[in-house]
Amino acid sequence: MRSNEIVLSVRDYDLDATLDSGQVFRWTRSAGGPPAWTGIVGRHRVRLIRTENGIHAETAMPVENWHWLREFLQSDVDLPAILKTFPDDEPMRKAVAACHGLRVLRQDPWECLASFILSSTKQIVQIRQIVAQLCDCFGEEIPGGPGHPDAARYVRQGSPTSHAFPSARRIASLTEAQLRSCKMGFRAPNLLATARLVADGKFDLERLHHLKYEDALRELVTLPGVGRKIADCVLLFAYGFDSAFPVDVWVERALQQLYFPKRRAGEKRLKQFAATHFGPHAGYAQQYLFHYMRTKAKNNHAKNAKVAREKSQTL
DNA sequence: GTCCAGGACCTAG
DNA sequence: CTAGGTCATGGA
Repeated sequence: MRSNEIVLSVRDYDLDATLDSGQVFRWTRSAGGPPAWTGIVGRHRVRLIRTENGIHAETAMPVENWHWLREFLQSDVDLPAILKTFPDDEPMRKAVAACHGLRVLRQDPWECLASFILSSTKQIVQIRQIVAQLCDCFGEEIPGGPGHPDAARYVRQGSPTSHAFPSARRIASLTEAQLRSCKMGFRAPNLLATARLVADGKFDLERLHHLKYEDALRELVTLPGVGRKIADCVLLFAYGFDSAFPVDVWVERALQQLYFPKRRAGEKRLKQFAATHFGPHAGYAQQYLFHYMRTKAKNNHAKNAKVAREKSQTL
């Protein structure tokens, strides 16, 4: 039965934490009104609202089968069972307590790969800007976007974009200058070269689904602009390899401060620790550490700003 | 103006 | 194996 809305029953699911934890870069929270998230999954434009017993989803165009959304949100995953596999230590307890309901999504491999090629040494806000420009300039218009009769409510909600993520074939057809116009800088040649390999069939993203983690990793890092960290992000966020443990500057800081507070642990030591300490769902643990560190830093900034304001008031 | 950002890659020690 | 420079761009 075709419908343009559905309620997915879920527990322990924090949409805010999940959609704003640096896994995905195209989701926006509506300003004012009930907290709603608008984004694009494949060629579906969808609005999500957390309700008491689940997630209410609404699309502009009627949908026959909602599997794509369950898959993306991983709404059938038993989160408590995963949390039980985390090491029972102080840092993980704090991270879990601070990020209740944080999930790991399951993204389209190409969109995830391309997005993270664009992510290197960029703040998340900037990654969002680059990806938005890339999609608005070169992505296909999605039915139900602004311009479509049913889209009025989405436009009113301030949804930002109406384009699908551009395919590898589309990006492969562009010039480096066109890509650089999206402000991606030195990442442009990497994205272009990788897009060409994928578009030409010289690199098969689908095949990775059938490989073991180590083999899929070895394949991914052969792509230009893809090193260990970005490969692990793609393996975790798009292929569901829960043992992938991406180490960026935030996670490295987390490991350093939380687990080796005394003396600086060598990079080799940290890698060894990360690979063995966090269990079969290490990728989830990593995402909790990452979001925990980021929200803690954000809170500190806000607190410091407040203290500064009060001080300047009293003087 | 300075520092830094979900790095990759190349070179030298 | 580790350290350092380079790449582009803009937020804080």
